[in-house]
Amino acid sequence: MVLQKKAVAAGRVKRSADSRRAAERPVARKRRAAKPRKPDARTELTRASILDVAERLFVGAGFHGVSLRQINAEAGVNVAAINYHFGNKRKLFEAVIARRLDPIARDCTERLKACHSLTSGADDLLERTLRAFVGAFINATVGTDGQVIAELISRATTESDPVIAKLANHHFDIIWEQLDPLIMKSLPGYPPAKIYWRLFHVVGGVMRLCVRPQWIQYRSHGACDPQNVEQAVEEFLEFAKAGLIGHAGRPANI
Amino acid sequence: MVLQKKAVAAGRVKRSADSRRAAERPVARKRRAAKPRKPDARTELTRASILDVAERLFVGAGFHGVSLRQINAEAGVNVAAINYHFGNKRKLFEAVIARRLDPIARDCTERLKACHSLTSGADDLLERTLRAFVGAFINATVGTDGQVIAELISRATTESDPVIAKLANHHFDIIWEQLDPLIMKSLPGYPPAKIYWRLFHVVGGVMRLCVRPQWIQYRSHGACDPQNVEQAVEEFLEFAKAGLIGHAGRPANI
DNA sequence: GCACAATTCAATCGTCTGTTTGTAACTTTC
DNA sequence: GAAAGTTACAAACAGACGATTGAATTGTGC
Repeated sequence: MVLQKKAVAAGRVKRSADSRRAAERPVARKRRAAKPRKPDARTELTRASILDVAERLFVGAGFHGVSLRQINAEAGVNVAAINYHFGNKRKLFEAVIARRLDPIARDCTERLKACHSLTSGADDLLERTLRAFVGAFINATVGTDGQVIAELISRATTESDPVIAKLANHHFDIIWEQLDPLIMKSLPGYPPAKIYWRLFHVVGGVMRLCVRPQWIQYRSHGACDPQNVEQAVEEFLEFAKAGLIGHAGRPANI
Repeated sequence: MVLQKKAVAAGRVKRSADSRRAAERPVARKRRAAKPRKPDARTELTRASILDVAERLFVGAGFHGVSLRQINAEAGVNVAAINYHFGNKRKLFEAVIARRLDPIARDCTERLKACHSLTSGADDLLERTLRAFVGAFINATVGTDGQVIAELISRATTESDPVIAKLANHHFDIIWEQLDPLIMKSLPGYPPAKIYWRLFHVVGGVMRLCVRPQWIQYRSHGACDPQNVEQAVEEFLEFAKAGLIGHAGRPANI
C-alpha cells in the first residue's frame, strides 16, 4: 500500500551506498578498469540454493504464502541475501519461474520448428506436431524435479499478479507462434474456429497431464498409473488426435 | 464505502465476556429458555457482503494475498466482524468456497442421476451424460457472477492448504460417484484404463473451459467467441465425444 | 601486502498481519 | 420499559512482514 520511506542515517564517508548500486546486478560488472572478480563458486551456490528453496516453497504455498524469512532460513543464508542477489521478493519469484520456463519453451519451440520441414501427409504432420508439443512438457516434468516444475507452471499460469501472468504468457507466446500454423497446416479444410476450440482443449489437456498426475490414479481406482509416462503420452495423443480430427462414428473395434 | 460508525458513550460495567461464548456460532442458539432472535435482515446483509467482497478479493489474489482489513474496508464493516461471524480467516475462505460449490455439485449430481434411468443406446447415454456434466458447470459459470465463480473453482482446486484442497475434493467426490459408472456404462467393452485416461482429459477440459474463456479468444485471433456459450458447449461435446470414443480414421467430410 | 570489489551478516526500520478485548448499540421477549 | 441476547465498533495486542542499513568478511588483482 504505502511505500516505504527511506531512513536518513548519518552519511559515512568511506564506502556508502554506491558500491551497492553495482551490486544490484552482480553479474554485469562494467566498472571502468577496476578489479573485477570472477563469479565465485560460493556465490553461485548461494544463488542456486535460494532459487531451489524458493521454488519448492512457492510451489507449495504461492507467492504470498511464503515469506523471505522462510526461504532464507531453509536456504541457510541471511535475510538480506535475497535483496542483494535478486532485488526483491517479486523479482526472485520471476527468476524462479524463468529458470524453468525458459528451457522448456526453447525445447518445445525447437521440436516444433523441426516439424515445419516435414513433407509427409497431413496426418503424419498432426501426429508429429502433437508429439513435439506434448513431449517437451512431459519431458520436463518427469524425473526428480519434474513434479515441482509442473506445479510451478500451474502456479505461474494461475498467479494473479499481472507481471507474473505476463511472464508466463510470454513463454507460451513463443510456443504458440510455432504450434498455431503447424496445426492449421495439418488440418486443412477445417474451419479455423473449430480447430482453435479443439486445440484449446488439447492444450488444456497437456497442462493438466503435467500438473495433476496423481488425480488419475485416485479417480481410476488404481487402473491408471501416471508413473508410466509412455502410456500416459500415448493415451493422450490418441485422445487428442481423435478429438482434433473428429470422428465419423463409433469404431467397430475398440 | 464505510457504512456507519457509532458514537462513543460512558462505559458501563454490567455485562462481561460470557455472552461471547455463545456468540461463537450465532446461528445455533441452544440457550435453555432464553430469548432467541430471528436472523436479522441487517445481520444477513453483513454476512453476505463480507462473503461477496471476500470472494472477489480471494479470487483475485488467493488466500494469502488478501488481508481481513481489505475485506472489511471494502465491505464497510468492522475488522472484528469476520471473527464474529465466521470464526477466523480460514473458515471465512471455506465459507466462500462452500457457498458456490455446494449448489454446483448438487445440480451436477442431480443431472447425472437423471441419466441412470435412460434406456436408450450407449451413444445416447454418453451424449446425455457429458451434456449433464458440462451443463452444470457451464450453467454456473455464465452470467454476472459466473467468471468469479469459475476462478473460485480454479483457486479452490489449486490452493495448497490441505484443508481447502480436501474441501474442494469432497465436492467432486459426489459428482464422480455418479459420473464414473455412467461413463463406464456408455462405453461398453472399452478397457477401464483407457476410459479413465480419456475421461481425465475430458474433466480437465471442462474445468479449463470454465476458467480460461478469454484464452481462446486471444489465441484464436478472435475467431472463437467464448461469450457464445452455446457454441462453446457444442464444440466441447463434439471434441470430448470424439476423444472418448476414439476414431477409426479421418472422416471424409469435415 | 595492499587496495578494492563482491559478498555476507546482524540489527533495525516502519508497516501490516490475524486475532482479541471491552464496551456500545441494537433487537427481541417478557 | 426492563432484561437478556445479539451484533457492531474502536482500540489494542504481539508477532511477522519486506526492505534497508552500515559494517564485517571474503576473495581477487596488482
